[in-house]
Amino acid sequence: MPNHTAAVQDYLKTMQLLEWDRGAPVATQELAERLGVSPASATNMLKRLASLGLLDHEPYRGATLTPAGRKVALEVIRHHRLLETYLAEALGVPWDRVHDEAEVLEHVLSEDLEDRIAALLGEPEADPHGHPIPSKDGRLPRLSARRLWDLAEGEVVSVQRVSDHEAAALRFLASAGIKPGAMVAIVGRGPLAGPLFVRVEDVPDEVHALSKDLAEAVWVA
Amino acid sequence: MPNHTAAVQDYLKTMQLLEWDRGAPVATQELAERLGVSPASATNMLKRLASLGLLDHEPYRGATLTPAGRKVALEVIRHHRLLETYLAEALGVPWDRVHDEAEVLEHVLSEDLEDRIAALLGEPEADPHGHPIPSKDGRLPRLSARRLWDLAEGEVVSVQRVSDHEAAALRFLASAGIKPGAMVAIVGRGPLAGPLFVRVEDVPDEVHALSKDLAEAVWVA
DNA sequence: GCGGTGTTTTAGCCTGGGCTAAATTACGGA
DNA sequence: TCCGTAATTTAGCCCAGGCTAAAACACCGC
Repeated sequence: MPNHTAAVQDYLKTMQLLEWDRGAPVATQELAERLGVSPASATNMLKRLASLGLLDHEPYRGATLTPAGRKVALEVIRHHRLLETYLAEALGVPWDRVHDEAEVLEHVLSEDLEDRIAALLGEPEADPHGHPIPSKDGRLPRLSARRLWDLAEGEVVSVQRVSDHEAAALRFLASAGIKPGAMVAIVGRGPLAGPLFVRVEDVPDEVHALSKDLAEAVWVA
Repeated sequence: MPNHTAAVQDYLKTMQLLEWDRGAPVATQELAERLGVSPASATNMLKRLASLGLLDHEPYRGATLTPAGRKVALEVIRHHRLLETYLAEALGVPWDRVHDEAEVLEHVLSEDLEDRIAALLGEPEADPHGHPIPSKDGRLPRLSARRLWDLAEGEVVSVQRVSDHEAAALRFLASAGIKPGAMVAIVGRGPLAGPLFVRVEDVPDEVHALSKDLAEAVWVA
């Protein structure tokens, strides 16, 4: 049952992340894009994973994780987020670099090391970007469903989490003080997909303009 | 130049270890055995590595690392031994298990993490089994060439290092107190390949009988 | 110098996981 | 209802790295 290759783990993990933010079923192209792989390769793997009972693949209409597949995905995500937290806390790896390191380590972390790391960190419930860490039995806290981008002018909210697969974006957000726990106020927005203007409470004299991409990568409570 | 696969790294690392304790050139079979791979597979890989300039392969007579190959091998060995040390010190992983964990982590340790770990440990010169850790520029301390097995009755020596790829052996040695730094006296030996009888200084009232295999896995200064 | 034995290499095959190019299907608009 | 476009799948290919069975070689003893 275990013993999945790194590629299999990556596909399942990405399936779960996409189901969370685009909803199921997941389109082949979306998946391929996220994984940096051609759509044909993704189809190929989807067929393999379906035949292993890890997901259901309705040809031409997308795929959905089965409970077995979701279990594997959550284990990988747990590894990833524990590692991010550990690297930041224990080794001082900066915010914008923990993701890439964790990306490779997640596939080789043994059960024993996982437990040691989790214990050492005090069984943390969120990684440095605010993403919840699944528990060993695969449960995880309810997530807020609002993006910073979707707020109206005048709202004041607390940052819950920020997307982590764009190091450059993370660096900018960090420099602006936009990180989990920070309070942010919407002070205005440009036309259509124009920038969103926000003020961070700790630095009240600066206003930051966020592109749509950036404002969609920040989730609030 | 970098970007070698895990398999390539394993072959080069094993080549270096064999050159150290059997001498060069390394026989195909020896290599295959250590890697748990068929001799045909080893030949195959030797040809690839030779064509990459990482080793010289004299068909039917064995292989020898080139400077380029040795460089890679030493980097992998540095990763391995740093990781063993880190796992033992920072995460409390027991002596007999650090090797297997390091075996997979060594291939995915980034330069940045390597540096952080080394700094955190104070640039250690030996891993928990007493094996020297190559420096970043690939130099490493002179090794003693005497095995416990080769000593005469009556000699008293200090343990320098113990071989680490047999968890069961490590557990026994640990329980007997035979670890780097310990002083050991040879109190007698059985006939031929019969057992070697030793006393550990810290525990003067116990005499341990070591098989040839075991006594060859312990190196002394 | 001639075999026999054990080691090494060759030949041919397999799996995982990529790729491109071509065929297929879904679906929105006229 | 039909058609064009975009998404998806199929077909066929490649590379890394394993394997087994068969051939080639080295070397030792006679």
